Amino acid sequence: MGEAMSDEGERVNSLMSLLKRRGIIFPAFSIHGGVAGLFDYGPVGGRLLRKVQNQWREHWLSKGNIVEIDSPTITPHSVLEASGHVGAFNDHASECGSCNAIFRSDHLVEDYHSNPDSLEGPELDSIITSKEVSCPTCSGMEWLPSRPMNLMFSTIIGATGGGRQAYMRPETAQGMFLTYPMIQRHFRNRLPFGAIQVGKGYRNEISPRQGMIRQREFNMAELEYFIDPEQPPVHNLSKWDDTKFLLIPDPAGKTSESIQVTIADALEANIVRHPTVALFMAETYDFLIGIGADSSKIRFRQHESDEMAHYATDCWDLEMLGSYGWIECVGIAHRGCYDLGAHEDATKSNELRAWREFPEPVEVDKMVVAPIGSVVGPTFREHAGLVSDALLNMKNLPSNFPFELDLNDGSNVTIEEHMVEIKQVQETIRGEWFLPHVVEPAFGLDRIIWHILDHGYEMTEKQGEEYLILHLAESVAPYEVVVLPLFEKDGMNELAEQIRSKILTLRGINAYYDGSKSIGRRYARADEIGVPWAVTIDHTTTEDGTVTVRRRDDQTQIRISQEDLITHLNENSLHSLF
RNA sequence: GCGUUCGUGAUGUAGGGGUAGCAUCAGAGGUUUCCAACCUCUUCGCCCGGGUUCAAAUCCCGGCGAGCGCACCA
Repeated sequence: MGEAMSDEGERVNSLMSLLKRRGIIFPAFSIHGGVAGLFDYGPVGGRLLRKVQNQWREHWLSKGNIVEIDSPTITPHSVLEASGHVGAFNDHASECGSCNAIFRSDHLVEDYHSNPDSLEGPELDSIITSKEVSCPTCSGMEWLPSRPMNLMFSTIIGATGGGRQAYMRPETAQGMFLTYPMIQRHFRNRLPFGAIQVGKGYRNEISPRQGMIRQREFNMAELEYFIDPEQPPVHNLSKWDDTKFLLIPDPAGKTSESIQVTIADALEANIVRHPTVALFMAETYDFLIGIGADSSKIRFRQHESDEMAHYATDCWDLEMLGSYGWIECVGIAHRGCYDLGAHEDATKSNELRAWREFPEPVEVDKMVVAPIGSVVGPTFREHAGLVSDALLNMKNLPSNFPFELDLNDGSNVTIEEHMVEIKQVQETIRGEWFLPHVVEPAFGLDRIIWHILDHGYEMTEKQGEEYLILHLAESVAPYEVVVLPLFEKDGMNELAEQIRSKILTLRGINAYYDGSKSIGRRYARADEIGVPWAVTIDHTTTEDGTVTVRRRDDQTQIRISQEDLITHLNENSLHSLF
């Protein structure tokens, strides 16, 4: 047997067994032996996930210039090649034949090649052999041939063979980039705007660990917010003037200690380098507090320069503290124009740009060398088009005739005076096309859910017995209320059923009835799955219609009329009565 | 992927070649005037596959899964 388990380890075990026992979250496919890294949300957890997703949606949609889309999870090879995922997720691994340690092959050869990431397996192997790279662990040189480790789930589109290579998406973001033309049209071309997507992402992890922290299929929620880089949005951050955020700035920068600052000050000091990144950090914080995260267990860590993805110019992880330590739960990245540019390059599409109107149209008078079609055409025949283009693009007017003109295809022709007309044209340039920049907050919802469960999990005692309470925020609690007859007799059970039915007609309110066993046990069952309110029907209810309302977090009770109960439940204002 | 410890009802555990036991939970009934009370009854289990054996939950091998360490985690 191992040594005594740490407190955190026991806490994880205890919480996990509660989650399993009460149908919140549990390993998937367990009667078939289970699959590592895949989880079910059960009858209670399903609504928890849905409420977190909906809170997230509402949080961003309420900004007014953000829309929701939904894209396929099956994604063709070319999309992920353009986005850089095929390269990034196709690393090779080399195993040491004597000690079995595994390393990324490109890391082993990085001293011998300028761009090892681009190499194929055989090239990597030949460098490892010829340069006599030794194993960092045991110094041996008995390398097994490198193997590709593709972290994307591979699939084929089409059932009959010869289909198209595809992958399960490793992130939802590509959906927003690829539908950018429709999103832009929807917003009638006016930046800034954003699009969100909530859905599954997939990563074929080598070795999933730490429960739900590293899964193979996981719930993501991402926002892509498109902005004009030359007109950086100005955001009002005063809403957070009283909130100090815990930041750990890039150690390569000026400050490397963790600091407590307001978001406005962090932006002012250029610790956070972009106003929209700053805004989204604060908005993300608000979202997490709104679903019940503990504010003292949230911090932001800036990526070090060499850790930052190659396209990002500023990147912050939001980390949450739980039984596994500080875990990255949200990434907020300024991605520049990398993604739209990458798809533009790959497809030659011209639809991924935005139009920037100049404040004043620019009037340009210029002299041009205009080809005379009736001469140029017959003279140059199939080359006439190239000749015309080259003439119109001449930077300087010809000083004399005839002259040699270089064409785009590398050849050149002789232009004589009678072929062209030199004239003045007036051009009005009203604006220009550009690639919008993107700021992306990307949320790992399962990790966030794990942490709000962890933050809300209280192991306490009642009369010497272990007592478990899940302090879930009302905004995410799977059941908002439970209705309990004190006893299932004297009409109390019928009354309780009636009240429950009435509550169920309220929009967004979920209630269940529980009449079995003692009242204390039923409160305990409700506390375990985080039901914030318990309504109890007793003998007084049968006389005057009032009910008692019990608050989970401190187990205090008040007595109110059924009408007040319905009103306050509907307005989410039961708190105000305590 | 390597090493290691382990896998017994829904949960937590005991046992260890021949009827698998306990506690909690859950269901039914009774009792009970607000915080896991009590009584009666009930459901549910040795991860999967192969081997050894008269007999395997137990021993052996393999798989799957979990924890820990190493590695991996753009």
